Amino acid sequence: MTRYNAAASESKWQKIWDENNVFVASDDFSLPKYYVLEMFPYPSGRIHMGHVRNYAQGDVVARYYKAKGYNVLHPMGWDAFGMPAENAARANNGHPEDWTYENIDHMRGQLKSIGLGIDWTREFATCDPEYYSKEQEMFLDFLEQDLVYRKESLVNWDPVDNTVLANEQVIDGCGWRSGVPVERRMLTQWFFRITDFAEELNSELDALDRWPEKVRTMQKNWIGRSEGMKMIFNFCHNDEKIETYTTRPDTIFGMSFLAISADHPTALKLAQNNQELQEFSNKCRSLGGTEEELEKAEKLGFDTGLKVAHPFIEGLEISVYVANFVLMDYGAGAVFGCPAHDQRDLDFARKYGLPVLPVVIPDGEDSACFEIGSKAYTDAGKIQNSDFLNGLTIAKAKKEVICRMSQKGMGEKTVNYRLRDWGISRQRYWGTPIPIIHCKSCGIVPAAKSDLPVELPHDVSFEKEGNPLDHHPTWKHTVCPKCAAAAVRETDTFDTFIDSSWYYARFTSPHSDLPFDREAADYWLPVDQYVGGVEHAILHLLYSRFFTKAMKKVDLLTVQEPFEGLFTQGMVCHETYKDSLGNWLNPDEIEKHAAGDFTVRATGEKVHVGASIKMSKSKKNVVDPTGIIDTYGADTARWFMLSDSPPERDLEWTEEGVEGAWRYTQRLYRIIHEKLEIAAPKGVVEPKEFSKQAQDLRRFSHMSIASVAKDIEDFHFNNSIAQIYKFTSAISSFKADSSAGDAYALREAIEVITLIIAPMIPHLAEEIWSLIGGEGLVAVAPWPDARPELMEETMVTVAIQIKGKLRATIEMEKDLDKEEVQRLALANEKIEHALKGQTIRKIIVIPNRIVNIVI
RNA sequence: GCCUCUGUGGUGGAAUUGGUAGACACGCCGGAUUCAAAAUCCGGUGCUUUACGGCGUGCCAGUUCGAGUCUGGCCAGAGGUACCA
Repeated sequence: MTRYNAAASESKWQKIWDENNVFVASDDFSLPKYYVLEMFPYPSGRIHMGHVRNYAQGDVVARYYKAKGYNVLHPMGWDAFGMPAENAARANNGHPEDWTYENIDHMRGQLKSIGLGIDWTREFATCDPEYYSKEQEMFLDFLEQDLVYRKESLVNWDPVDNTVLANEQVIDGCGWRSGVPVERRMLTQWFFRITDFAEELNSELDALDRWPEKVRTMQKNWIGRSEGMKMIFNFCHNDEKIETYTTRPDTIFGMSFLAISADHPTALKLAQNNQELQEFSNKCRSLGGTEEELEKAEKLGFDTGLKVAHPFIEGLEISVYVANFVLMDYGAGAVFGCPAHDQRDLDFARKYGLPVLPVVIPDGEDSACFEIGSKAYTDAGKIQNSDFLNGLTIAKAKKEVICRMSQKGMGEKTVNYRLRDWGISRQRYWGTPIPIIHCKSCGIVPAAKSDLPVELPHDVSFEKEGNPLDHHPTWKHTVCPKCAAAAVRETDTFDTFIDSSWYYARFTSPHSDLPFDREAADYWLPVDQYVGGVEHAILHLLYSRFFTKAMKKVDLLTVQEPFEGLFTQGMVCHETYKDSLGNWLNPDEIEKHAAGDFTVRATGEKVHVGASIKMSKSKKNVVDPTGIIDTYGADTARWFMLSDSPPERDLEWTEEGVEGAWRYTQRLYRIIHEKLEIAAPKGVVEPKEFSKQAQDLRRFSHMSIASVAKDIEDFHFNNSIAQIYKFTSAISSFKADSSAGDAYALREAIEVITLIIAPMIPHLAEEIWSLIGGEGLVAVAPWPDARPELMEETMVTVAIQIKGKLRATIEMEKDLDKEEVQRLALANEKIEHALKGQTIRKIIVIPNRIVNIVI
């Protein structure tokens, strides 16, 4: 029996693709282009199934568009800076650089064994000085354009990783890597002015219609745009004023207090000679950030004794509190409290016995009886108890208040964002050094571009706690570029998210002396299809969008957005296993029995089978891609990953599924061998006559071309594969007679199936292609044309319903007129029987589909 | 709490966007082949009923000749987010 030897075949074709530079993108910028990119990997040491799935999906797209005639860019690189390298160095007494490059070498080999159509000539790692020097250059450009600044601020300090984290990198009050609660510390840090682009980052999301809705929503929420007004109040007993921010100026007549943050200048000033307030403020600060008990945290306030005047009610004085729920770094750090229509304000007012006056009444409610209990009313309604606002809608009342306050010079309409600037300083070694010099006389001095790269020193020690750059005996000592006096380098390095914020642009011209060639970037960008995990929905994707806008501002490129199309793939999951002691077991250690029970291979002990969850080392439910590729081949792994589960959903890895995929590759190979004997030889002229079955097979071929193409374009690889299975069965069961038409149709089907499986299982496709005498390589062969005239059906199956219930189906010619269809339906034996003695009230005929008889 | 998504056989999932629910695959059952097994091939497989039939897309209503698909309400699960005024 013919058997397909995947191992031999796969390495053979990988070598041939390589030698022929099949996947090297062309620099001819007049060609139509398609840029496919998967999120590049962190070189942790070994690839995992999640990588295989991610890259297999991208590869289908890349190979498909190449077949469709596009100049395809499908590159690969390494997100190579970061803490695991430092931790490994510490643990093994090695060096992060060695560890990283060794991992890259190993993982490159693993990726190549998957048979990805990648342009390896463009490979780079972000820890190459070649790469990060360009990053330093851009930092200096950004600095010049005022997109970077330094300030002392309260930052998130990760006590395990010993570094600062950006707001986005704190999840549930814990570090995104370490998972431990972060602390608040005052530090001087570098920041990118991402908030300068808040408006664009927000509004342009609407145009990204090839992004998942979910990701766009998450970014919108993160950016948190709100429209409101700046409202100024006068203190009663001096000339000073205080600014607040509100989105509900319409509720001004319901105001019963004014609350400021513990860090508000007014609060700080008062606290200087008020011990009690000082203590209260400290309590507020300690609450912030770390504990998730914020949820239950009681609303606490401290009456400052100060009063402000109500802007519209003559003589009304309102107390000013320091409150623990007001944040200094949002809006003005001060708010007016309207308890009836804001839950926090209500909780606060109830605690301190402040008045609660409803000023918005729901339609249909009587304002005399409408009362607020323990829940604030935040929905629509009409304004009441509000003097000149009475009877207005919320929207109109807002306008009116903004207008009156503006006239008085006491406020204006403003827009606020939740988004904060991006803190980028990290107190780590294995990252890009920040190209800045601190000079005693000149202050902060940017490194000269001619001195770039500011390279990391290789001889560092990880024995001491803290940042090795800071401990290094000589590295930080330099001279000031301005005055040539002795000076010290900045020892912080960039947040590694910067490295991944522009790598997609570097791929367009990875050997350029500039960050990238403008012409190349303008040609290739934006990325047409980006593929990666949804866990980057905010961090990486928002930073990259910012970077593109910043790079545009410093005139490095022209595009607005980095990623035109985004696809977020699901995770790879596996069942979990535990022994009787509760220890996790690897799938390798398990034996599966026919009866459906599981035992430990070594001991015969019974195994407890748990839920299928994301593959992770800690749960030991991982399957190593290398083992799978060695046993079954890369095509089998790819085919399994692409079939069944929709790409955006989680995939459950099962042994049965892999074996099913392997059986298919063998079966296809066997069928082709078998059918090739009776198929026409290659290059035969299309005959004039075709039998009915030959026409059917040809219809199948051409419909498959069209539907597989559409499903690939729509990211429905599972549906492509279902169609290919059907097509395979049709070929397999085709019994050709000796006619030229049958032989031709069979030849055509064999060629078509080879071409349309190629994006998914490229090695087997090449093997079959060479077997059937195909020209050149499948990898460079054009996608076949689907001929519409061959796809047309002549017969259709029409469903006959009585009162919406299916009673019969009838085969009939396509496109018969309605009367004829109706006649056929009524003449049907089953229908006649079912209608006996009934009066027909109405007949609905939908051509080529359905007849519904209403009785 | 709020926002988003998901809910279809034993399992993964299809369903031309309102028109034959369960394509395709896994699993299972039966048969062929084999000394036997593996592999392969053929057939069956939503539930229920002896049958005609009845019931079926998380639950309850509604719109419609016709609803997995649309509307309203509810339930469950997943993800995001959290004092943002």
